[in-house]
Amino acid sequence: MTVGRKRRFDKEDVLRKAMMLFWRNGYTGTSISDLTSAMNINKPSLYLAFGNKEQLFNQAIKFYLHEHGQYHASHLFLGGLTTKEKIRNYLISIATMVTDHDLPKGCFVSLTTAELVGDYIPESSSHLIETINQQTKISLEEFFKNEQKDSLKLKGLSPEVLASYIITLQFGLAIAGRNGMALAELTAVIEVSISHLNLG
Amino acid sequence: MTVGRKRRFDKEDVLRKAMMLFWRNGYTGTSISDLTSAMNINKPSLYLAFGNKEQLFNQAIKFYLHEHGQYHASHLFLGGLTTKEKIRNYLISIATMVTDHDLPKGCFVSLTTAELVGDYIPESSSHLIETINQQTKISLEEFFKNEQKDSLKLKGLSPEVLASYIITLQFGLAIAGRNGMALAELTAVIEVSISHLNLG
DNA sequence: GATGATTTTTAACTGTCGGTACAAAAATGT
DNA sequence: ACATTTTTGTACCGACAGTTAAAAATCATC
Repeated sequence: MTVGRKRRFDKEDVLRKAMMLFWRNGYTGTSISDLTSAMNINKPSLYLAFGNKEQLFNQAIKFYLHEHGQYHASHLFLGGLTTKEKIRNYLISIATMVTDHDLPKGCFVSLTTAELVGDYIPESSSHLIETINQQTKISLEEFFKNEQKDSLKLKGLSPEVLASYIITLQFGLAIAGRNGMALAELTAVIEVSISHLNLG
Repeated sequence: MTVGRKRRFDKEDVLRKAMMLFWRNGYTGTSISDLTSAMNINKPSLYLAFGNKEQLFNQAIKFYLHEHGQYHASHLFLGGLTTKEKIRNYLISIATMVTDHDLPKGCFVSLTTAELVGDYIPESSSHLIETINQQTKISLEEFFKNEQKDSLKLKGLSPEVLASYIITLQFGLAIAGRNGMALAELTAVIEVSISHLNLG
């Protein structure tokens, strides 16, 4: 066993609260005091457990990724569905999240992408976000490559462009959700967006 | 004429510089000191000329609107073009702006929309942005209503949903531009997005 | 050239920012 | 019981946030 006094808070628990706050208010919009009072710990505990604001932010993003982010992609790899159905499920999954009343509105990664280029986002966080967005695009490209192999019905549209299209839609859904667009409206939008992915 | 000492800076000039900074770094990401040094004026001059940070921000948004924002809509009202061509020109116009190397990346209104809901954006600014987004949607709705009257080719897709679709795309283009997507890529995305607006 | 209106400058104010020093408290190993 | 290790609470640091008071500077007008 490790020696020394024991931490009296659950690390994952307070990290989730930090994620919620960053998600809601962004990097600069969230202060250390905001964080410590939401996490219900003192500053030295925060710094000891998570390093500093920059590192805590990065950990919050990673935590978001496998608690809310990566899940959506699973809809792309369920068998027995058409390409259109898979993409629909993928986008609906995202639209459902960005309008969830129990979560900050929007998609954390997309919102942080909107903060990019600005002068105040730490280098490491910028890099992390860019890597995530790149990875998402690569996954979508792979998806469309496989689908084309199977159905041969999307010719004329390259996997690269289709991937860019879907990721642009994702970004749009995130901001639309933040702007208060309802799930029903987003669902209708998704239906329009994928109607030309018809196989026939 | 007005009596008293004359202002030794051009109000529109320094407002443009303030707009650029807010555009690049957002509301919380921009400090009064950042502003005064970019505008090359002292703080009391700023407060005398523009009120306070909140009011300066609102004026920057309005300035953006008629210097970079409202222009795009003109593409919707040029005669002699198909619905698809008009929408293409509209979206290309936006994509060109959000990738312009001489401007902060992204669309100022969309980026501020991403900041909404957070706790730090002033009430008046939130209200202003929401009004702008509503107005954009209404304009698009009107556009599609007119187009349907003319061509009767978009039935099955209501003007409301089409408007939501286009504005979602706008948001997406803004964030994609901020993420560094090149104009050529965005152009290809636009082509995919509007391919089902075919009149045939 | 004095008067009054307006802007500029300098300097300060209060509050909060991200981050830390230090010692008391609580756990372990010997 | 005692030394060691780790976490906790308090109190503080210098820097900067947004905003303003006071006085000097500049203008049109009497």
